[in-house]
Amino acid sequence: MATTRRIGKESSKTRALLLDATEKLMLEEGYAAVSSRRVAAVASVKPALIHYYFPTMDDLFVALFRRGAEINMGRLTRAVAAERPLRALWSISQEQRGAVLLTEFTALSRHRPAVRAELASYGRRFRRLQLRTVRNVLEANGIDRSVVSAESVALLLTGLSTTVTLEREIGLTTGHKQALALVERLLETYES
Amino acid sequence: MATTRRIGKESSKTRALLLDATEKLMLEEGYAAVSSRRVAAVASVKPALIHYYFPTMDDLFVALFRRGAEINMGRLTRAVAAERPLRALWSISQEQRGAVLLTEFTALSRHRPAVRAELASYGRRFRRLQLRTVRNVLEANGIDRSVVSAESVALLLTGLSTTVTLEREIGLTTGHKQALALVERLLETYES
DNA sequence: GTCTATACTTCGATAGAC
DNA sequence: GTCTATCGAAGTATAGAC
Repeated sequence: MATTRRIGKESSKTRALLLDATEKLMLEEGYAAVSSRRVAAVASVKPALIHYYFPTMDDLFVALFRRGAEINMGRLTRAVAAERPLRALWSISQEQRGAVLLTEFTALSRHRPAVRAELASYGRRFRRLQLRTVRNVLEANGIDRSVVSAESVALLLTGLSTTVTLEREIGLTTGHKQALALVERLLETYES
Repeated sequence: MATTRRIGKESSKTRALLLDATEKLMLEEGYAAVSSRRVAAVASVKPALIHYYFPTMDDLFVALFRRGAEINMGRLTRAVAAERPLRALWSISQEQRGAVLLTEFTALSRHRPAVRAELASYGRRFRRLQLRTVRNVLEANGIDRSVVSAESVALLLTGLSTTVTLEREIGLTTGHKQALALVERLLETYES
């Protein structure tokens, strides 16, 4: 029989606090700054407590990603149910915070298979929602998919928003104004 | 007077070998796998030698990035001088290896200012070259920049290629075929 | 130019007291 | 649920022999 180590409940308030601390570290210093000791320091608890809630660091990262993914999918689902779904999606994807976190997790996933699996799963869910939204807009405007497919539009939008946010993060903004204006114009035209 | 520690020459064969080892580690396991001990192990030397050539880990990362940036700018410059410049640029930006490395350095740059500076500098140089190339194609086809700006095209292309390569890396390929086909079609039309 | 040896720090993780 | 105490591994970096 395997050793039955105690693990903190998912509903715990402290657990949420530890996830907050981890997120803060990732945002401000990157995933490499996340260690049980540093998370403990930020959350004002002792390092051992991290391992009580998250036996391994993998567990911590996966839990943080899941929490964010659920929150985001919720926001997205509500957003596409509102007035201008595509614009809402675009607006959310423009948020610096989310884009930065996503890059951190992408990099992290390269040496943490558990994270990679979560990332792929979330990616698929997001893409499905995004495709449905784009398709609706194209159909409403009578745009034939042989001219431009919903898939192309979806990937172009995702690509542009991540590129713009990441470049902005390092102080590189050449051409951003023009590209963002283009999307703005298209949104105005096809989803006014 | 500051301590004068010895540093290996830039022309050294061993130095190049250490950079190769570092690159290999970054590609296969991500930047977090890069430590003086692991680089030494991959290169079959002792850890202390890493610090002989690269006093700090920052020096190592910056040197690796610079070497890659120079090689890439050289390739790009030659590419746009050839027959179908835009297609050549697109083809290079599709390379998995380069895209993955670039993401690693982007993530790294979040807690290594020295890397961030290099990244921004390379980004500016790349964008300039890319913009010049796109402008030429648009002009050759008599496309007015008020319809679609070179800046927008450049950012859309960059965004799409990085998104497609990164998603592919985690096994997510929904819509890729369609989006890549679109670019293919446009390239065929405007730069045959 | 490359090594041995070593100092010091930080890491993940566990046992067990409270 | 949170802590103290502690292990062993791995990190960066340096001094100095060869």
